[in-house]
Amino acid sequence: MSKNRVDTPELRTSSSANLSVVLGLIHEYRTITRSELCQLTGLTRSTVAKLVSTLSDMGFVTESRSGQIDRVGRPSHGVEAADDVLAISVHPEVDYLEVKAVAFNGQIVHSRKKLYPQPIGPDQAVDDMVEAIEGLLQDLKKHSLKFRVLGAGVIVPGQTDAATGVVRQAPHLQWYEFPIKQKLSARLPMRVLIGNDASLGCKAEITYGAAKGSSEVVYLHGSSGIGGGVYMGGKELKGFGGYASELGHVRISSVASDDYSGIPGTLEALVRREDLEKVLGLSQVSDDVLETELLENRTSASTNLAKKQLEALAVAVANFVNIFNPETVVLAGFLSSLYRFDQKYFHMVLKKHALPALLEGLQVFVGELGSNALAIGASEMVFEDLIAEPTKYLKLGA
Amino acid sequence: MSKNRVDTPELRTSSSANLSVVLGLIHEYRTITRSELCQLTGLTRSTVAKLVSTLSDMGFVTESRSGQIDRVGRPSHGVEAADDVLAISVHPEVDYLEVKAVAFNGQIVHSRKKLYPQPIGPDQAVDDMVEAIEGLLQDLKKHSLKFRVLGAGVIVPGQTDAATGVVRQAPHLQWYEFPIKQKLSARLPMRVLIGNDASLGCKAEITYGAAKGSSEVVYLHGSSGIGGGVYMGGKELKGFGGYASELGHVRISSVASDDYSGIPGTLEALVRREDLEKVLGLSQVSDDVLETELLENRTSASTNLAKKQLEALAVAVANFVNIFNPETVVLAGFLSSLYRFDQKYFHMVLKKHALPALLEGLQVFVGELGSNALAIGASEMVFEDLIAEPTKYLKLGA
DNA sequence: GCTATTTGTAGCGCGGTCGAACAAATTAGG
DNA sequence: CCTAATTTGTTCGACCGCGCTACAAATAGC
Repeated sequence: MSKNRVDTPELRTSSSANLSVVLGLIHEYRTITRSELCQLTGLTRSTVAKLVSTLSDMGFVTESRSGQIDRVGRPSHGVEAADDVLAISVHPEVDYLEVKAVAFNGQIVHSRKKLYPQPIGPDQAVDDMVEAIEGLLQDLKKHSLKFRVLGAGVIVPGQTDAATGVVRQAPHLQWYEFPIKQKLSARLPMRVLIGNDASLGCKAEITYGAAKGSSEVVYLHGSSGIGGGVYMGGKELKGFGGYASELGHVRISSVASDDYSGIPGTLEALVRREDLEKVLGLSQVSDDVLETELLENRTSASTNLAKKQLEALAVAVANFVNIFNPETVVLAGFLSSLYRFDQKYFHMVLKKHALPALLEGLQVFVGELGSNALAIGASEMVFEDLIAEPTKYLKLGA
Repeated sequence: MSKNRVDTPELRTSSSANLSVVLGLIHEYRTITRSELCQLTGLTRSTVAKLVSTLSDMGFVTESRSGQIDRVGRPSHGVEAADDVLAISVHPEVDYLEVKAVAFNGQIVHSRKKLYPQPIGPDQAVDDMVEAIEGLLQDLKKHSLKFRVLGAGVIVPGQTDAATGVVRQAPHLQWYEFPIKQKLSARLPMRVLIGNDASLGCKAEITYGAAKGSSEVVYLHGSSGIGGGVYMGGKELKGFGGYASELGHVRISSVASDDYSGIPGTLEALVRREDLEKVLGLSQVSDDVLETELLENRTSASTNLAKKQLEALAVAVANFVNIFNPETVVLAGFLSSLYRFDQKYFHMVLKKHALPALLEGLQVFVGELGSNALAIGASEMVFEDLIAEPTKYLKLGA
């Protein structure tokens, strides 16, 4: 306890914080010139040159001789995020397991999917994850010349403790108190990080999607339940234990119907995908089919239900506006279909329940990233770790 | 636009971030030894010595020869936050204006209060503020030898845009779109900052009160309305326009009664101080009187109402728990009386509506700081600015 | 008084960044 | 096609915050 490092204050002594800033910008822009880096960071040309060459030596970025050549003057060198530095996204769901390899430049390189006729337990899921990732890497070795895997990001549809890597509860998977990070990292030659699915979806929409560049974002994803993700000041809202942003379980009504956690009158209890399916005469259909049916086969019964759900959604969003004053609200999953059903009505209800000053500048979007959103979010989790401490990942290769 | 500084990335080139860290710790602990600073920051003795002497030269801290002397070894020098570096808190309310001088070590040095028989407009309020502050400084000059005033923090009971310094709307004061920062700083030889009353109360409780040291805090203050403040990750939740944490306007019920902003079923519409006063046969009494009457003269009518309000409060808090996963919830103003009325019932309802994982480690407190809370919060606003950039305040004196 | 312990102090070195001077690569214009 | 203007890359020297080491100083325990 004598040589312990500080944790309370923000900063200590910087071993080049600017290296992280530059790496982060290169990752964000995917390709950028050195002079643009100078403008964005305020650093001098000499400093940027040194930092970029350091990152290039580390293998995280590549330099090309020509950037854009439309201006007078010597053209600036282009800098690109490496395409052979990979993160693996791991997505266990009720009826499948999907792993994807995502490059540092945002490209999805390769993927594998295994279908499950029936749900499986967490321990067997870990077996399958290891097998799938090893298979994925085998495939890559056949095709690609060289690559490095930095880590794996596991997408958990439930409450996760990211710090310890424990899945607290994932009701749909029927997993409870499962130390997945520990189990996985013991069997894989890479770092393992875990995150909540909605939070990762939010992260992805901020990085490459509908909320790109926004730093105050509320994200709602509807599938079997309703998950939420919040970013404030550019940072994820984590809370004390790391379980924050359970936006589906916010009570907005005094009606009696419960959500799957037994709480009455919540968003999740009032806005239910299966109720929509039922009124449309559907069962277990994809989001696309649901949206088409909802928008094109409007019956009085379906319209009634959709409007009722839309109103509840708008009231909930109004609450989040009053609470967070976000710049961007992103509706994903079947919530985007609901929103498309009657945007005007949504905004009317929203306007009625939110304070005027907090509605200023608010933008409501539907999720842009489809099936790749979660994979990008999961890879982002790994890459953010890389960006924060590039030196930590020096010795990793494959 | 060529020599513009960066604003998007977090850091650029540090002009001693550690100076801020050390100054912040000295302010937080009020008195601390150099060796403790070493342990807390991880910096070496030589570095701490240099930083402290820099701060001492600046006049923000003073060094004493003896710290604690209970251990073996050479005693470490004590470092204290200066008692002659001041911030002025300015608190305009419906029926009074109060200004207080708060020292960098947290002590309230002096105060002045002016009563208003009837509400006044913002322009006349500015006149009174200038007069009151000048009078306050005159008083101080008579008594004290020497002091420096860094800035004034204005406590606004309404929506504020801290960045531009505009009061967007303060319904109780009947002020709307008033650029108070601009008007005040034109007439005062000091920086002027403004903030929302509930957010400042929250800040104060974190600095010296019930939520001391906690970095995930939800604060609710009940007076005529219900205001909220949120700190996450040790930082204030600001939102896009700076209007976040309007927690009183969160809808939790589908009943029809409106709050003062015309939104039905909100916390503020359901938990009303004046309803409590009415059922107790009181009118315009102080918080203390209200609490005494509420707790000691329990009738069936008052119990019914209090329980109804308590339930609404608990549901709202449960929502905030699900949203924020806070470590600490602080109830202030008449909400603390309501909480004391039946804590068990509150926690029962809370438990029913919040997710189990998010309740782990949660602490619910009543506000500790009485009338000085807001003044401390306002001064803290100024001192945080000082701590972030100590060099900015070098040339200021009085 | 002597020792062990802890802290203050002074000097040196390292690393990250800036700044200035010069070279290089492009566009614009004749 | 050649020149001027412009913008960037490159190199080198300097500064500064910070760590490290050695030594002095101040305490408790014996």
